[in-house]
Amino acid sequence: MTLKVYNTLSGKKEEFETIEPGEVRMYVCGPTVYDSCHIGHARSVVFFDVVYRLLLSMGYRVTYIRNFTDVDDKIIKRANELGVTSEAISEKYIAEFYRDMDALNVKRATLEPRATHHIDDIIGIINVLIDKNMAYPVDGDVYFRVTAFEGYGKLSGRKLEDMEAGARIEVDERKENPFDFALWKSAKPGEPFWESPWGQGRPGWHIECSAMSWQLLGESFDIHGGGKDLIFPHHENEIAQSEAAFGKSFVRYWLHNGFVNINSEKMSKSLGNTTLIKDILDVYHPEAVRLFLMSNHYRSPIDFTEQSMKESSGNLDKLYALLLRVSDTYGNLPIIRLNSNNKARSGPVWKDFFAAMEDDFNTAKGLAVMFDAVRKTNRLLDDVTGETAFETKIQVEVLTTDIVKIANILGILSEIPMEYFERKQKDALESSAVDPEKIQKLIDERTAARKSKDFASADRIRKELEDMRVAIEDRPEGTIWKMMD
RNA sequence: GGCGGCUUGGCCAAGUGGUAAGGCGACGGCCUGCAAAGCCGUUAUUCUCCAGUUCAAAUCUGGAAGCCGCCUCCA
Repeated sequence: MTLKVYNTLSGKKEEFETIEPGEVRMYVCGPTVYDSCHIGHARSVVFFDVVYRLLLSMGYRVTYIRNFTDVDDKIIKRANELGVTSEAISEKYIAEFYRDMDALNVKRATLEPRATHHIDDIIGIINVLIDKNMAYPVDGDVYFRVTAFEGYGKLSGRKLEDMEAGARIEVDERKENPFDFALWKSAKPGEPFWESPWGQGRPGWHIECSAMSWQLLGESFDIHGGGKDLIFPHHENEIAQSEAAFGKSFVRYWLHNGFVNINSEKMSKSLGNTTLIKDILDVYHPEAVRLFLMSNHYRSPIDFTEQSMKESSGNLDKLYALLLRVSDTYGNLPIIRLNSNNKARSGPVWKDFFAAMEDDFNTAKGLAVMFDAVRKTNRLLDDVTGETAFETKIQVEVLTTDIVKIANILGILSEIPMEYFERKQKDALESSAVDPEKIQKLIDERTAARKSKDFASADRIRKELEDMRVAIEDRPEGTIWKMMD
């Protein structure tokens, strides 16, 4: 069993081998904190969260870095518009990022550095690059000399010559080459700045990641990730800076996730269809969002629609309903949860799931394995008889342990099933203005009618409840109800 | 103009040489007073099209069509 990952650098799936045995060093580009996070951020952050969880489950010691870009033109622009400091903007959106991602059950990274806390490291790298003649200062700016770095374009598969042909890039006369990019930008009036050998200014966008990864992970590390859009120019430029500065291979495996479309359309500010995480979480359970994000391969585009979210919500219900059913039947869910953390106790379902995940994080296939197991477990529970009870219990426990273990990797099923359904009901009630006491009264009436075999009345009451969007289920232990979606 | 990707049933989606996972939906059945939930069965002789390689292709090769992304801030 070996993990295989698709490496953007080679364009192939490769066997995953760490630089240091048993240890993974991973850096993922975090957000530029100038606005609220949207579902696209969620995809990237949740995907790498799953990668992180999987690596941990494989027994690796993982150092996971996810940065915040807290100095940038867009932040400055926003701050000026609102008449506040850049810092105020970045603090606000960092806080929002945590609120959104915590809600989505995303684990914190090992370290979550900010660009502004690493200005000295940034200046240090720029100095090295200038000394090596890979960069040049002009009027307080410093540019990277792309033609001096032989491998420029190797990540994105471009050649400088090809790009120049169709380039629509502003010509800056001070640059030696139009593709030279800023390592340091001189401060204009009203902009935040730091002192540097080239005067007051601030770092360019790409250099911070080279500086922080160097400081926190070293000159070479295992995984670098981010959205597909970062391949060029951001990651291409990071490679150029880091490899030029340190003369070593920068990153072994480059992982890039695909985009989220909204109703088959590219999500963009100009189309006005930017879908924010916080707005989605007003309507859908965070774990339903995770389930949705896992429903296709991370490198493919995924389409956010009401239908797909409803499906994911329904699937989440199905999973929690199974857990509830198991604990109602056996009352041993805490034991199962405990076992699910024990590596030695994994069954065949976990092995199938893991095999899918090992193949470049095939979560869609992994989900299929899990839903197969759900069906198997329900089938067993349907067929419980006195004779088979003990044997069934063991089989159910093995299956459920695997399901919970899988859920731990996907970052779902973190709630107590009973509480999940209670909260769901409470939320639905709040948005529907239906009186729960009235519901209970009607259910009691119906139960009485059923007892006296007055099924006409019973059905009439059920219809009445349905009109209130209340669905009922008659169970051996009594009638339960829930709000319809 | 340059680079890259995608096209699998009503919908979503796995599957990279050995005869089409899974989810949603629909239909039939079990269960139920009737339902719901759960379970069982049916739902792609076929994988955009054409040609080729092969004993064998959704999977490899060549070509065509359609869709999309990146090349500018962007997860």
